[in-house]
Amino acid sequence: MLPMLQPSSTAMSAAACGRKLAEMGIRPTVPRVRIATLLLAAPQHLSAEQIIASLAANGRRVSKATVYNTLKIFASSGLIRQLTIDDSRAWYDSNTGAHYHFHDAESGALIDVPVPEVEFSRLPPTPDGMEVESIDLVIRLRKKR
Amino acid sequence: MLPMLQPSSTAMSAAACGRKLAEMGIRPTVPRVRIATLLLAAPQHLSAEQIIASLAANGRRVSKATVYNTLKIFASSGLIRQLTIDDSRAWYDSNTGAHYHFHDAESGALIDVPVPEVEFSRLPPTPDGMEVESIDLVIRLRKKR
DNA sequence: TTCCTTGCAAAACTTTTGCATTAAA
DNA sequence: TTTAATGCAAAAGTTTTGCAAGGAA
Repeated sequence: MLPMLQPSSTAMSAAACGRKLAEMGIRPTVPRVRIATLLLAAPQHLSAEQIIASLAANGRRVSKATVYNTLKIFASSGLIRQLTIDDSRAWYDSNTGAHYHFHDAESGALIDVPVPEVEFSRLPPTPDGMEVESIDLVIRLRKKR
Repeated sequence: MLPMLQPSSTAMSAAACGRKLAEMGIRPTVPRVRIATLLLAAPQHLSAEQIIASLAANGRRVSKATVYNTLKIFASSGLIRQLTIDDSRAWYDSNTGAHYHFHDAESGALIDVPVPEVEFSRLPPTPDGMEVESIDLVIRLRKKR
């Protein structure tokens, strides 16, 4: 039996993306597979408009409404993560593993910070009846003067 | 000489707000003093629309354009802080001291976390040529099941 | 067939802007 | 008097929605 080759990073073929969508209970339609294939090609941060433009540029046009709706579906199923970084637009992160972010407002750069590089030695008591869903840490950067 | 009475909390009279604006190099016009007086009445989180509504309800109507423009001026001068909590709208925090936040998306509740309740024992190396401007920490909560 | 999804256009929201008018210094 | 700020309405940018048409099961 031949060994199963694993894709090197998160990159996935369209077929593999389709399978993954099905696994997650999301019907793998053509537009959805296109969007998933683009997003899951690498760990990255993309906005809805970037996705629309990038697909169109590759002759894989998907309507604006479908892109927005699909991103919401993907995010609520956990396939991707929606980030709140600035108030201009939503960003979608294909890296769903726990991690934090550096953000440079001037250039717009958004850089991952791996979990092991941050350590909390103290966190506040969670309010009664609540539990922590996630911890969002954004380290805002500016050019050193 | 009579002792100078300090306001108990952050609460400030309209007159004191006007003086504070002037100190910060912001011309204390009527609309600006109204907005500042509302915001600085207590440490709180308010959206532009809440401010417009609250002022209007008290017979102190200020136009939408002026409220939005004024909030930007206040935030960039450091009188208040603009928060990025969710992608629905901007929140303005009259507490400019360092602190973090709990957020419950379901109820919309936004609760301050004082600095001493969070301790980082490790932070990532700042990228070359950059410096840390601020650290935004949002602990997202949900109802315990 | 039946249900779900797509695409289009229009609507909904938040925020910004142009410009004539008004207020502050 | 001179400059800056206000208010209105319109515009801009992002995201959502209604609905007819198309596709999957």
